[in-house]
Amino acid sequence: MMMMVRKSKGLGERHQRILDFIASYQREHKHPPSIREIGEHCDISSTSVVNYYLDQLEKSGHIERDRKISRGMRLTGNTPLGDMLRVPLAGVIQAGEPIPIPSTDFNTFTAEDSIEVAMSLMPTREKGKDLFALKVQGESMIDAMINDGDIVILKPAQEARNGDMVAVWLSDRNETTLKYYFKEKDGYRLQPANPTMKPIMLKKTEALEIKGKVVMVIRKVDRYN
Amino acid sequence: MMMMVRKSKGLGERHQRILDFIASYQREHKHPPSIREIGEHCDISSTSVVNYYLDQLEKSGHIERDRKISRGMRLTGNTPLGDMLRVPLAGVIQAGEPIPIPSTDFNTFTAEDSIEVAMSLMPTREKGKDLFALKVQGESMIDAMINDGDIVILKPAQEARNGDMVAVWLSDRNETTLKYYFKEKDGYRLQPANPTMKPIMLKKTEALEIKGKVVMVIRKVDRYN
DNA sequence: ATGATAACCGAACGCCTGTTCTGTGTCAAG
DNA sequence: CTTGACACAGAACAGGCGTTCGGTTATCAT
Repeated sequence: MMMMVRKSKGLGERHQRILDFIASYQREHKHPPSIREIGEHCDISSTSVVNYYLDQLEKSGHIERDRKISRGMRLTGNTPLGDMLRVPLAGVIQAGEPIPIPSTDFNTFTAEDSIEVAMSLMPTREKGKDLFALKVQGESMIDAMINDGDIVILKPAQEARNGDMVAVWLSDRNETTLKYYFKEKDGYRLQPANPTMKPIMLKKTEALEIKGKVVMVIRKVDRYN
Repeated sequence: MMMMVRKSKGLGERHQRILDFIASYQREHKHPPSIREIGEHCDISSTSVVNYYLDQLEKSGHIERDRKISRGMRLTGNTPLGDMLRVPLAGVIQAGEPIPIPSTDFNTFTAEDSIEVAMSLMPTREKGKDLFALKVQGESMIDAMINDGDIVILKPAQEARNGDMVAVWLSDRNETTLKYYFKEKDGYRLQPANPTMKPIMLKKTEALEIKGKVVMVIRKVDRYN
């Protein structure tokens, strides 16, 4: 029998061990452990002692318990981490090529073909569906302050509102570009994100294909090579 | 009694209803429902019918079941979502001000003072600890292709290796800048991420305070205003 | 119409599971 | 030393829970 431990206050070693086990078990099984499982893994031979510790952990706010039901417990965090979204990575976006838009039944969600994004980073409007990501290839999107290797997350769209940042294909110019869109009297103004650069002015007769709205840009900074 | 449904193949309406209920319940309680709870909510009066459906959902790959244990089931996705990290948002970074570095016991993890990032977006080296985020203020970091409002995630550092992107405070110039760092024969070269812009060359005698390494940049694209 | 099969039912059962209770051991304070 | 509080144990129990079985009902193909 383990020597009894006396702690005046706070989280003891055994409390922490139990929390760690619950977290680990939950991650693996997607459901909580039973009290007997906790006991077995934390060297506690009696279910009433496990219960005793769980009561304390509940009181201190580390867990919540649904009483009298099997496995009725969950970890709390100071703030619970929110949801995450998997966004399909549909290809590359580069200046001189049309924008690859995934078909509506595009459904590749393997780890290599998608990226994970915290839902909390998304603008409120765009929490939902249909988002896709493109990897920037080339250094020709400097006007958008977007660099080679950046990931651009887009929402498919054929229309935009003034002030939306859009991904457009200008077939007359054989150019893909990412700019803020404004409809004007005689045509369209595409405003770069880079404030030192000039907008593109298009007449109404010029081809302009909006392919999507830009929702987010992510840059993983790697070592310069 | 509900009319019996005969479907030759695939997911039926009741299958979908059960999946939806499991997902919803799991989100709320952080543990799966029991078979009786599924029955109650999906208008199935017999536990054996719930079991029958769960068997089918398991066979089709939508759920996994741990047999003979209470609430032993979990939804599968094509790929399970990974872990998320909460990074404290320690203030703003702007060109003419020193870089605010959080103290080592900086521990503010409320939702307003932190951002959530998918672990899978992190470079392998930086999975761990000590990361902090700063919000860019001002339009003076164009050479880094970083815009007003962007979030920069940094790892505290006083030294860097060649090719690291660093956040430095140049006290002689009263300037904060983000650039690739290279140690050279007579001093240091700070190379902008923007390839069209020229590096800063510093002599060894000039003040250069490395405050952190840049790990990631996130831009939430909002409407132009 | 008939037979095969899938969908659905309830009852029963055994095991899993949480809870309660009583007791012992340890520690700290008076 | 006594006392009260805390930590720990095991037994017992009731109820939660999954599984099995035998049966009925509805659908579908021939």
